[in-house]
Amino acid sequence: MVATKLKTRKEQIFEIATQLFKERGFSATSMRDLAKQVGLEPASLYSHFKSKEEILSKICFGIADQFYIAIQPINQKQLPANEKLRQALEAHIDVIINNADAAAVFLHDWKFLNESNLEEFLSLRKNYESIFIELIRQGIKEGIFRDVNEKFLMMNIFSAMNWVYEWYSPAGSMSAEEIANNLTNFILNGIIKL
Amino acid sequence: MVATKLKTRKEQIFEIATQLFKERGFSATSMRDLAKQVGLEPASLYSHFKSKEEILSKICFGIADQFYIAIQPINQKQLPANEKLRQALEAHIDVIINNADAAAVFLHDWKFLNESNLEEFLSLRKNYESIFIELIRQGIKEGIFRDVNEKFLMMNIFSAMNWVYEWYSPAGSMSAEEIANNLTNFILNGIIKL
DNA sequence: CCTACCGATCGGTAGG
DNA sequence: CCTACCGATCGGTAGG
Repeated sequence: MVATKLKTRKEQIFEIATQLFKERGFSATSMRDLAKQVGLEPASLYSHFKSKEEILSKICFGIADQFYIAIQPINQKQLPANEKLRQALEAHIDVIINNADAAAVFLHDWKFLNESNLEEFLSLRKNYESIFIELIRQGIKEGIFRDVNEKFLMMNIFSAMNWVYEWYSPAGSMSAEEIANNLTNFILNGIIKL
Repeated sequence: MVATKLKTRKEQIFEIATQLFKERGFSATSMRDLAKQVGLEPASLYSHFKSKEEILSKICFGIADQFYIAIQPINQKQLPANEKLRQALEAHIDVIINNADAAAVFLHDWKFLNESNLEEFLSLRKNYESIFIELIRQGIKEGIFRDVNEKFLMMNIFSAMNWVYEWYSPAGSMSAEEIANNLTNFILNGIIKL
């Protein structure tokens, strides 16, 4: 077990907000709901966050950052495309599993970001996806992957990965490692040329 | 092209509600938004639907019905498990593609159903999923599928299918048939024993 | 971090 | 299908 870290009030609010947004959705969660769960008066939340949307944006960009941090060292390695993709998939799944609530919010509620945050978010996402598209393209060129539209394959891959938070449970019968490993196999088998 | 069907006002409201729920989410869509898009006063909506939740439940159970109607004849055939599963996957994907908006609402907003509807919904879903689990179990027994936890495989399969509505577009470069066919291959390759 | 409060908007109803 | 309206709740601010 990891040593329990003392949490600031701000961190407490952030964590509980993440849970509530995941469970009920961003727009169905009120600042009053959140305040009640934290044990504060609603107005007190605004000493820590300037708006409900600010909490959402911290969640979304926090996950985006983690995805980037996880993939960069992998992408710089000298490896065949399928091995690189395997590592990239495992890294992506790890981020989701280790931040299940935040990942769910990232995936479903980004559309409630305000205009400028939304723009940045979509740009980051497109950039991240293009890393995977490039890996797929290389794999096809090397004759390892099936020759299917690479954007289609990229979407398939993310589809398969992005629901992990729905059914991963620390108490479940499969460990995080097993899940990452099995799911990566599932995906790679799906695109490898037979 | 199919002959354009004359739509009742009720059908118009239903269709526009489905679009709005898909775009903005159920709880972020107000009856006033809906009325405006339809071209009515908000109160007039209540001549056609007794509540906002009733519209949601019609969307969710409508899609549930279609999934059941599509799978029943397939499930009764005498076929090897992998062929049966192939047909089941294609049928499921067809329903999603042909009802992209409603399918998105079904997948994301079912949690806003009221208590008794929610109970029925979850029961139907569990039942439907168990058909797939049984097919997978048979495939494993016949030695066709990889011997992995069948619930895990079922979740993988639905994960891979249930985002189709996100990126399927009638104007896109792949037809509905191509998508259903390719995605089914992707999934089957993922679970077939190599 | 709280009390007190704002204007806006919500789902829905009465009555025609 | 509309006018008129209800009580409840929303995100957020002023001021301490």
